[in-house]
Amino acid sequence: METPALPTKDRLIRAAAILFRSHGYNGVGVAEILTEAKAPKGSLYHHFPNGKADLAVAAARAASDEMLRLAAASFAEAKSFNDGAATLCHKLAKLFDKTGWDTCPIAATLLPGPDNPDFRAEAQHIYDGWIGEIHDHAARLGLDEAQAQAKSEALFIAIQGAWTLARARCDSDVLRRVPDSL
Amino acid sequence: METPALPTKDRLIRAAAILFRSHGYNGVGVAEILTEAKAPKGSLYHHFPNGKADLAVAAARAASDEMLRLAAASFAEAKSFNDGAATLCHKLAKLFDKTGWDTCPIAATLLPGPDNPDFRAEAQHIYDGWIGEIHDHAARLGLDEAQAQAKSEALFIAIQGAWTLARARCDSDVLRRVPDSL
DNA sequence: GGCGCTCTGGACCGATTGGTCTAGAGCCCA
DNA sequence: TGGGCTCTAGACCAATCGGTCCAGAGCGCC
Repeated sequence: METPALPTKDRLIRAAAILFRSHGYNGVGVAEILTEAKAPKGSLYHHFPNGKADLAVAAARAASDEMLRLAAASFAEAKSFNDGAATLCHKLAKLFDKTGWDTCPIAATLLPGPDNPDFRAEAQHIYDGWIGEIHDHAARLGLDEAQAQAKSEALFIAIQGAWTLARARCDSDVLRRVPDSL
Repeated sequence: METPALPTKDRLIRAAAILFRSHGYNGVGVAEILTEAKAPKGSLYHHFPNGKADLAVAAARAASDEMLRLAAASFAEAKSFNDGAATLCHKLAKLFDKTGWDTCPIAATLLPGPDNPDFRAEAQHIYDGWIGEIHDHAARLGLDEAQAQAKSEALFIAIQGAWTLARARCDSDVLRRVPDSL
């Protein structure tokens, strides 16, 4: 049913991203990923010599790209920062409902993983990329530098926190209400 | 070195709470917990018939109690809601630095675990307990009902989100700056 | 045709997983 | 002293873990 024509490497990344997002890095076995991606073990270790760890980083990057696209789309036609932020929160809430109440893909994939410092560095880099993206939109929409920095970080934090609470509650309402608290 | 006189059951809960908090439910094996707690397997399954899952719930509850005490202590002498919130954030930042940059113990212990609905329900119950605790302080400090509800949830969300970002950055600064964004 | 390459398929590995089971240590109370 | 508890101790289990390895399928190119 799923992506029959996608190349093996992409199928692996996609399957890994979905599974890691909902069960966490340690909650998913390579066998499960291979079954979902309909790929044999040899392919995994051909495309990702370091195995599961490499795959997790690739999956996190793919998830990050998707998130950046979502943010860009939300702010593209926004008249103000708050306007863009509201759109982003609603898009996220929809995604949250559709995917079955998963957590932030980065937090699930990279932070509970091995104490590998590369994982933490990658997670930090991705998060700062998100904040940077929002920051640029804020600046473009008229906020001064200090405001843009504070608002972009605050928005990220609110989304991240609301995501966790929404997951525990299995309810995206809290995500939708994020814009209200500015 | 660690808690030589504590009863076995408490040693197990304490060890589990620490390990789950930093590596997540799936990132810790029962063997590791037993080593840390200096207890044999028989004791674990005597005190917690359902094994790892029971232990995780107990560890999460213990962590929650500690958090509630922290919140109570922060708001006890507070002159205003914002005053209490600031104290709480600083206490959390200190704890965060001391424990080696772990995540929210509940999120780490219960949310990435098995799809067990009990886990989610327990996590939701604990989170709502935290928000309720903060809400009561807010009401006591003069906020009207709507304000108390909005502020307590917003504070929880900000702390939760900042916690995640702080972990990725290995830096508690963002946690300390939470009160600034009200 | 035949070489050389990328990629697939899966058997196989030792280590570790969570969990079961039983023997008995230690203690309380009659 | 001895029966009856609670709790400890760890051997043992099947299942699964992440990872290695190699045979060969398939294809492009000379």
